[in-house]
Amino acid sequence: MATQEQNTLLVAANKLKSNKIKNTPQRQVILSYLMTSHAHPSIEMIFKYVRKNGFSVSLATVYNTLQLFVDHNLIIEIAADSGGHMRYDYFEVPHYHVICVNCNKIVDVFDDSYKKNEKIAIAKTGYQVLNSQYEVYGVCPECQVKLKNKAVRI
Amino acid sequence: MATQEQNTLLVAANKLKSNKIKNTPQRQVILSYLMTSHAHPSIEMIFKYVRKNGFSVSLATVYNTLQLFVDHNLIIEIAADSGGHMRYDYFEVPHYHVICVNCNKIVDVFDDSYKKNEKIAIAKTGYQVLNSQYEVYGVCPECQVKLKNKAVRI
DNA sequence: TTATAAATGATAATAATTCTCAACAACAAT
DNA sequence: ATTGTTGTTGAGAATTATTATCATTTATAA
Ligand SMILES: [Mn+2]
Ligand SMILES: [Mn+2]
Ligand SMILES: [Zn+2]
Ligand SMILES: [Zn+2]
Repeated sequence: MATQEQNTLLVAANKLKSNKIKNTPQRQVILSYLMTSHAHPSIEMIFKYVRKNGFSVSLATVYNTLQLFVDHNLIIEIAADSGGHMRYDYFEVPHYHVICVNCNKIVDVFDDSYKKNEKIAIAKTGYQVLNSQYEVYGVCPECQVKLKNKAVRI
Repeated sequence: MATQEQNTLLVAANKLKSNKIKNTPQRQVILSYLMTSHAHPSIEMIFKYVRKNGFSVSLATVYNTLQLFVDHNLIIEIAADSGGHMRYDYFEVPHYHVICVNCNKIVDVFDDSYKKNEKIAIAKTGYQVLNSQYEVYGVCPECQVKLKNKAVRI
């Protein structure tokens, strides 16, 4: 419904303001999409989403906006192995990603215990740590079935 | 010295054989480079290394070979954020990477405790897990000094 | 309001990656 | 060792992804 959409745009606008990022329609809608979607969308998906929702946008603006959000640590880039496309994800609550190497589906796991390794990294390297990411690669339950049912070579 | 180089090539050749990968000069030298280097090299670095060492090679072969090794879980791809280039690393002994967002230096941390999260991922998602990677982003000690000594805006 | 600095977007330019296919090489079977 | 089969290599073309350009528009603060 329309009020719901208005509300997510408002939430995004406030998030922009609190990060001292100039508010534009394109940034609002891209951020609200990333905040509410579970799709971990690619550049192309984001571009299409924005236009589908009645906003004007160019690919250049999508690239610029996502880089801006990454620089502000609002979102993360995920290298989803095969296909080679980057995927994007709002990253307020720490979590990690389980990625199907067959269909590229990305599933969230909300367990921040992997973050403990940051402390070890600091102790061992002297780096000033900004953030960290954990990715697990495997085969999703659906693809396990699909692959099992494939005929084998005789 | 020459015998040492011969030896690493031999080790690589045996690794290819045990993975049922057809042995070619290009594959041998690329794998031996990844096995011995700590540079986490990019495609371009690998391409130059192979030619510098007297082997003929094309970029297409470097791309093909690295993809083959990734598919066999011999090496991993690391998305080194800025610059956008993929980096490659022999991955027999589990470890993770601490990456400087300023100079792109990649440091190994040989601590496999991050691997424990694979079990949680399996339990929560039902994925059949093949491998996992952990990356920490931050500023290396050298860049911390460089950035501190920069004049600030008044 | 108005001024100013910044953002947008159409398009061009560049860079990265994949494709094509003829020549070549590995290796298993004889 | 020779041969045949199958898979690999590589030059260059084609494609795709990403960044740069810059005139126009817009957000925000004074
Ligand atoms: Mn996520
Ligand atoms: Mn490494
Ligand atoms: Zn799948
Ligand atoms: Zn550094």
